[in-house]
Amino acid sequence: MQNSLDPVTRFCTSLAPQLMQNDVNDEQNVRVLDIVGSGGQLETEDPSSQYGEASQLERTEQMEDHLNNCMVSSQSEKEDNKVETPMQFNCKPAVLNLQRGLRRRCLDFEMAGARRKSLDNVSNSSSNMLSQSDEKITTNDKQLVPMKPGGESSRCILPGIGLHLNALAKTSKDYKIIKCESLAYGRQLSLPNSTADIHSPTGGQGPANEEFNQNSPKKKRRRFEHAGETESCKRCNCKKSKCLKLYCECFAAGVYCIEPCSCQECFNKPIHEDTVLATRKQIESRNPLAFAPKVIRSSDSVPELGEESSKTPASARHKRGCNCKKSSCLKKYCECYQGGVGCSISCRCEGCKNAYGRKDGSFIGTEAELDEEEAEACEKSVAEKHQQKIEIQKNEEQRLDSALPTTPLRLSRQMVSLPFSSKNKPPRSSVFSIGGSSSGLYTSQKLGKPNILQPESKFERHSQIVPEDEMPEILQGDGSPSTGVKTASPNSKRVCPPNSDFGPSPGRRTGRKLILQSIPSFPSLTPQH
DNA sequence: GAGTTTGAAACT
DNA sequence: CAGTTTCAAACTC
Repeated sequence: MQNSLDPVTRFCTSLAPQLMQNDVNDEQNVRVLDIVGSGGQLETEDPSSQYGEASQLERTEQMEDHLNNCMVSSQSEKEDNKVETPMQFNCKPAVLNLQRGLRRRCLDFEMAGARRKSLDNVSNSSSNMLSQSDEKITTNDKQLVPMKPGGESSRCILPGIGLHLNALAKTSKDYKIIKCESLAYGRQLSLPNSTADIHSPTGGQGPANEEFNQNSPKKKRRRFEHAGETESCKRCNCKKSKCLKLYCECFAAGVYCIEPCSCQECFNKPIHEDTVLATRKQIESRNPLAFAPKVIRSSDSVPELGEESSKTPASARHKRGCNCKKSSCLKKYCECYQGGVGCSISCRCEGCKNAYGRKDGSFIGTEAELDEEEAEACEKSVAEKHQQKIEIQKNEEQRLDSALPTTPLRLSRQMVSLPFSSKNKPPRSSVFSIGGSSSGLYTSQKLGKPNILQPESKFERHSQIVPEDEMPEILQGDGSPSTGVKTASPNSKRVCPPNSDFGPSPGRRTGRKLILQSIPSFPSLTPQH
């Protein structure tokens, strides 16, 4: 695997510096913006990043310059759209699917939200600048490669409730990373995981363009699917929702629809930012967690935090639980199954045979019992199927873990542990402040100015400083320990869901720690004063 | 590729 | 809050 990625990595590493050094041409500026705006992360496939911290700082400054230049000179949103390269579209990041959703979301919505906030809050001068750049970024964002959660459709987990990820973006590294992801796109693993997918905004084609440009939505869609050899490239195919409802995978994932989408009358585009934001808000007002990843990892690890955390088993679960009646939770109709997690007590499914973990964790005199053998067989086949994926992902994760020390995204992922079930509505205040939604962005922006370049140690430090008790209630533990442990339940033959990227381990404690850590990861590009 | 099934989301 | 409708993905043929 790694070998196959090497070329990509090489390309990325060689390209990033170039782009950063050439600001002269608009197109390049745009590119840089795109990348930056895409919520790029600090993570790199190659842990031994190309630049030292010092050089990173320099580069970051350069990036900021780029942003400033763009704000002043780049006016062509339309052109921006054209910037996208085939590579960007066709390639899927082999590795970072999980985080893409977050990234995009931050850029598209959170940033936008931030911008708004800043507008509202005129008093904050620094925010103004940010807002401007944000806007640009948002616009450019559309060009990013569309990525779908690998998992979901193979979605890979999307961990986070879209928080602050935006903050990460503006570093040279980001650029590199994004590029890498794009290149690797096709390799994306199809892991059932997160919901948040990662799609990247499309280039700014207006809805009209989108429809007309696509020779055949279906064809296009298939093409992308094929490209990834998985469903990872899949995009939405909405016809009536205008991509402004949660029916739309893109919208639900917090990303704009992009060219590969086969949607009709799509409003989920940067050009309709206001509409999107308004709709989003409305939906969030109804359900604060609407845009939170559906699959939540109750425990994850942040590599940098400690070894133990990295060994944590990934116990994930669906935030709200499924309600399957006929699929026995053995098909992708089941969100739990689709997300690669076992069903939990919060599920209301009937005849659960979820291969990742059954609702009751054991066959207790229910239909399941009768079909035990059948279920077993199913599990076996399913498990085998996923086993490969899991292994692949594991490898990837391991690689990342070592390579990517705490990336904000990763951190944010950890935050995903949402404790409450759908029936128990989380305190809104908590939810909003924490993340998950566009509002999260505001928060992050405000918090922010954490410097992305800050050494990991800083994150650690910060996390340590924050007492667990301060953690918002909703984030504290998963409210239901049982659910959190669910995947590890006696019956669940698979203790580690496919998504679990980290080894087995007791999770609760680590999960909480992770959450704390994520707080610091809202670094923003704004200069610290 | 068209049609069916399924369950989440939205609506009443 | 329960029941119904709408919707788009997943699935089947």
